[in-house]
Amino acid sequence: MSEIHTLFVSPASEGVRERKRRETRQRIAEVALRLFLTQGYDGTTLDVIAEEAGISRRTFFSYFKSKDDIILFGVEADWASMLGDLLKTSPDIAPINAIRDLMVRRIERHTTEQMQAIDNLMLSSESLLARKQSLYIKQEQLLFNALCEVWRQPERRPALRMLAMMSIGAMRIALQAWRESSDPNKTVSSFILDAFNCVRTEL
Amino acid sequence: MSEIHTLFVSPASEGVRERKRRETRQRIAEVALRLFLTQGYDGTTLDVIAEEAGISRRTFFSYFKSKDDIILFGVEADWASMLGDLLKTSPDIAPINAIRDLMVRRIERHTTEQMQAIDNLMLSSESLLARKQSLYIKQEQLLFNALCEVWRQPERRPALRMLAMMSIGAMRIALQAWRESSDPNKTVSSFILDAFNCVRTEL
DNA sequence: ACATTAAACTGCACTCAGTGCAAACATTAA
DNA sequence: TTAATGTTTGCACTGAGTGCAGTTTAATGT
Repeated sequence: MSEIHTLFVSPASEGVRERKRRETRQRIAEVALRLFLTQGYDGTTLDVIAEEAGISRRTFFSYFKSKDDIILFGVEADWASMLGDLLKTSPDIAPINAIRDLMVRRIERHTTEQMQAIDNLMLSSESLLARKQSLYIKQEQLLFNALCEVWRQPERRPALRMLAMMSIGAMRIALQAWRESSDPNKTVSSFILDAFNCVRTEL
Repeated sequence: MSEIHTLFVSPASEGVRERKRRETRQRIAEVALRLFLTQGYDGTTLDVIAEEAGISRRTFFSYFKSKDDIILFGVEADWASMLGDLLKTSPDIAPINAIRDLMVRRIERHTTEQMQAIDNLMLSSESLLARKQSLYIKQEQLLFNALCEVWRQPERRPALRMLAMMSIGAMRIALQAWRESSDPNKTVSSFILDAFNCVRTEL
């Protein structure tokens, strides 16, 4: 369930301060996600989250800078780990294929129930949806930076910029197509492959 | 200045009710934009906007459903008019070229001062930025629908879906490149053409 | 073991966006 | 003029987010 949110790995050695902080953060995220899924996003107030997590409402804001952040933080960390993998890629591979394969592998790390739950959550609130889409732009920028690290020729930069945009877009479209698909046997991965194939078709 | 916001055209015949409503809406938009540009977006409260527009704070919400909406409404209407032009396009033209040319023409209808002012405004507030990026997704969807109206073969739909995404993305990247460009002689249009050319390069 | 320092937690009072409701008001059509 | 309908308003409320000042708690030096 909250595998995607289990991102607060403990370093080799840490003091009580660090440990407590990490634990509290984790607890807030878990509690909040549970409440969001049962009571809905807008139906869950920060007061309740704070209470359930055993902290004061004011303290919440020293862990997350806003309510949206509770959810976005997890997605962001997950994305960062994918970019870490990208940096290990050989520059001999065509960048579009490298990204496509990484995305498929990333998607397959999560169960569909997880993804649908988070996805429905995003759809349930206007402001959360807006933030999520704002995050796409941020991911696109980070992806572009990572691409430039691997394929370093300056003359490729404009193409890499567009590639970053198309990759995020393809992922977005694939997820949407999968969500709206009536066929439960089709995997998310297959939708991603379809989307990437479209890039090469005649426009 | 507010050319982009002058979207409340009066129909041939209208009663007092319609006219007043249109005028009030227009007045709110003008007043708000002026205040945003001088005091900043976050620095302008709805109380002040309402006061300056000569209405009560409560009434504001019967004209715009949120503070963001004041700005987004104008952009949305502008986009809708571009889609209207797209529907008149011949299906013999390659869709990617049709969109590219329409976008260039659309951009050239606005002065760069206008665009930069609105752009900076968007950048100045977190939530406004998020909504703007949310709007991109909406525009993409509307563009896709319009494309399907013109190029009706069902087998082209997946490609058109990707094309809609790439077009909005190209526009976004072009505007960003232009904003960050040090060369004041380069036009927005030239950045758009560059972006569209990248679609055909080897990825 | 004790005192010092710095980080983290808390309550309180505040601002601002946004909503529901019911009363007052204006426009339209009969 | 009257009845129906649409618009404006004030009021009281919720909920997110912030600034501040005081307290608690962990880390560090002696």
